[in-house]
Amino acid sequence: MIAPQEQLRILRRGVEEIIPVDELERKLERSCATGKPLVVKEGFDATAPELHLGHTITIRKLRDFQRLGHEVVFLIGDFTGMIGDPSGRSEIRKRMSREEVLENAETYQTQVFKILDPEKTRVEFNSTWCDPLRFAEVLELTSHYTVARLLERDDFRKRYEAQKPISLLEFMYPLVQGYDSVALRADVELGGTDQKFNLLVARQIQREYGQEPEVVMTMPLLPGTDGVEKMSKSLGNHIGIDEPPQEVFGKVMSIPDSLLETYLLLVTDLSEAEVEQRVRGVVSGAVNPSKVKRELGRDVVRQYHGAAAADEAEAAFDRIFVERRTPEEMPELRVATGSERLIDCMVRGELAASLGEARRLVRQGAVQLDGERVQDEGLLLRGAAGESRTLRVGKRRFARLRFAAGERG
RNA sequence: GGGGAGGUUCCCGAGUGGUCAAAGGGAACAGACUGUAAAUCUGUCGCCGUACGGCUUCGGAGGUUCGAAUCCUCCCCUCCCCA
Repeated sequence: MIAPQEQLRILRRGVEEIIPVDELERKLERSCATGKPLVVKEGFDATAPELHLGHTITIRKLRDFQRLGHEVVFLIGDFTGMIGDPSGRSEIRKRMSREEVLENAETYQTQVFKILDPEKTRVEFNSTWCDPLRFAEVLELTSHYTVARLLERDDFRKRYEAQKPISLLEFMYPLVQGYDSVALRADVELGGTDQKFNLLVARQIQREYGQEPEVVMTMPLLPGTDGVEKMSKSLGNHIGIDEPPQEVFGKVMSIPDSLLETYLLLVTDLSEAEVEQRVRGVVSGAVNPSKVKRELGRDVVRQYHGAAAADEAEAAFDRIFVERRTPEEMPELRVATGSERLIDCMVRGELAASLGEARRLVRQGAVQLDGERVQDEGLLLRGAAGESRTLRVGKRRFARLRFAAGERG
């Protein structure tokens, strides 16, 4: 096993906070001495089965632990998912059936195992120990924490002050999470900085149950493609690791230049020195930011889709955005040889959400047919059977129109 | 149990009888520019219609009115204060 100090050096990279560091050191030393790996846990909601780059940050850190020989527990919060959470007006956490939860868990794992080693990962479901709890035991759990302390949590406090609803169930979440740590006898728990409070509750709960508290490690939140909000699917600023390579590459290219350093540090394996070197190049003006961003894009695609896909994605990007040519592959849309309005066709091919939008796009000069800008909103498409034309809407949407006798769709 | 505030278009948030499809911001989309789907600037941003226009929308259901997001009734939901 690697020396504790060396382990610590690796584990610190990209981490926001380790609470407390000296406890982690002690745990690492003990683990080295006894040969007993640390139990490192992170919990995941079984609700959103699509993993994005934001999720990968902590998972990558789990992988670091795993590579150092520690025991990683990938905990799926199926229990909480099955209860659901009616709070707020959003229905983000809707009640899920056992089947849905299991299905989500399955999708989760295939994605997670692109980062973690499936052989070495222990997958757990918190329903295993939450289901059998008796009401008296639940009440006992609640007796170990106070409302005032729960209200200290930033997000609870803000909502409370803004007179927004907080359900009791939500109040219970930190306790359940803490109980998970008790059940697993966790040594370390990972989470985003937004989880800090919950993680600290877990320490308290473990103490109450007579266990040594876990060490809390928080990772920075990854800003989404908008550069402002944290990455999340519901905000639509996410980069999913299962998205098509070209999409991933393009989305990476669309992050603000100012985010380069954060991304390099959090989603690639470059050493801190290598990251710094690139950032210095950009800041001094010696290196074009787009060059570094390309490198980042390729790196990300390679991690989840392989090197070949990365090359292809970059080539496709150049073709469309730099050379402004059409992609090699595009969806085909059949058009009747008689005549069909272009705007109808755009809606049918999902290149525009409504006829109104299609019109608008034409008016804005966003629509091209075979490279020629379309001026006429009411344009009728005509062509002989077998003929095809290239339709471009905006920079990114393409379709090949193929004329077919008496057919459409 | 009593008193008060509130639920608005994807999000935040203005709007208290017609000039409201509804201010402003964000997101999104488009155009210009560019080194990128960065930044910046400009424009668009309910649905249908080439257009005059029509239709649907402001928690839900009814009602008043020539006319309601705005007034009334009931209901659902949230928050605050008091008990």
